[in-house]
Amino acid sequence: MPELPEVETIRMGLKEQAVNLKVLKIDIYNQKSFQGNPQNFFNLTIKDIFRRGKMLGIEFENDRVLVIHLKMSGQLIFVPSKIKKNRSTIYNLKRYEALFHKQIRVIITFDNGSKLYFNDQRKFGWIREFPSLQKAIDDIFGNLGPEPLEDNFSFDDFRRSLQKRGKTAIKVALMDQHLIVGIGNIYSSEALFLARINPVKKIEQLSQSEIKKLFDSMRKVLLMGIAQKGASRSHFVNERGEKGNFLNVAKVYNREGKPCFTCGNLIENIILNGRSSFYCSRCQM
DNA sequence: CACTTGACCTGTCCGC
DNA sequence: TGCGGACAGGTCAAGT
Repeated sequence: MPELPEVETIRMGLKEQAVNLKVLKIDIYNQKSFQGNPQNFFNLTIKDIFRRGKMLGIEFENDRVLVIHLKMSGQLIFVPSKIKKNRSTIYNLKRYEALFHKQIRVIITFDNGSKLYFNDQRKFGWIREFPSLQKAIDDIFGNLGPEPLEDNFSFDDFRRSLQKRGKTAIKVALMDQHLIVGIGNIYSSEALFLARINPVKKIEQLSQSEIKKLFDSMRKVLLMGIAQKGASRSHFVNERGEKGNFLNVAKVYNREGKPCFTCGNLIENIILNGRSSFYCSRCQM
């Protein structure tokens, strides 16, 4: 499911609720979903929740780390020990477990009775243990591109990143996590629409001003995604089980055959790198 | 080097 | 109602 805005939405919500909780046990219902030794986390307290690209990290007091990748259908749902009744929140644990039992892969139970559920219909996602943050950086974070929303990420960084791949279609490059992290199929389409750039255009064909426009558009749609609490096409929910609203404001994604909001032309869908790519052929040249 | 395809999985939706 | 195929916020590896 999730791209940067979805993972960031979960990170913020989880950070509020899970920091300082102590692990009582970790139950694993699908072996491939948890890579590591669950015993190693007994009695450890959560120190921080962080994000790197589309991955989420849980940092414990002894510096041990759990890294989580939700891939296409992963969900992380936090159910507090004492739950206020709220229509949009999952408040009945038994009902919740009955409803989602087929998709629950891992449950982390904390010593105050609250639980963190890792659900994953397609089983592509994973939770992986690292003895330290440094080890996670060495093994999986190190060869990722820069964070597009960091203050120190400049237009020059962006331009240099892209120019390594002149022959590549811009949409494919935007989604390449080695060049820049966090952008997937939804936000790449939206950023290119805002920048009025055709998704198949090669990087070497882009003008300086187009790259600048794309730099701004990319950050704008990611921030919009966070403001809308993510995009929920099918699976995405935040840590409280609530859907995001980004697709209500999306301009092209999943709008094939519908009129472009700018020019009225019908939105088209082409397959690029095996992925649906939505765009307006009149606005995006 | 750049692009395509298949693999990993389960579930839903649509047309016949 | 059933059956088959297409498709789904991601990423790898292998083949062309």
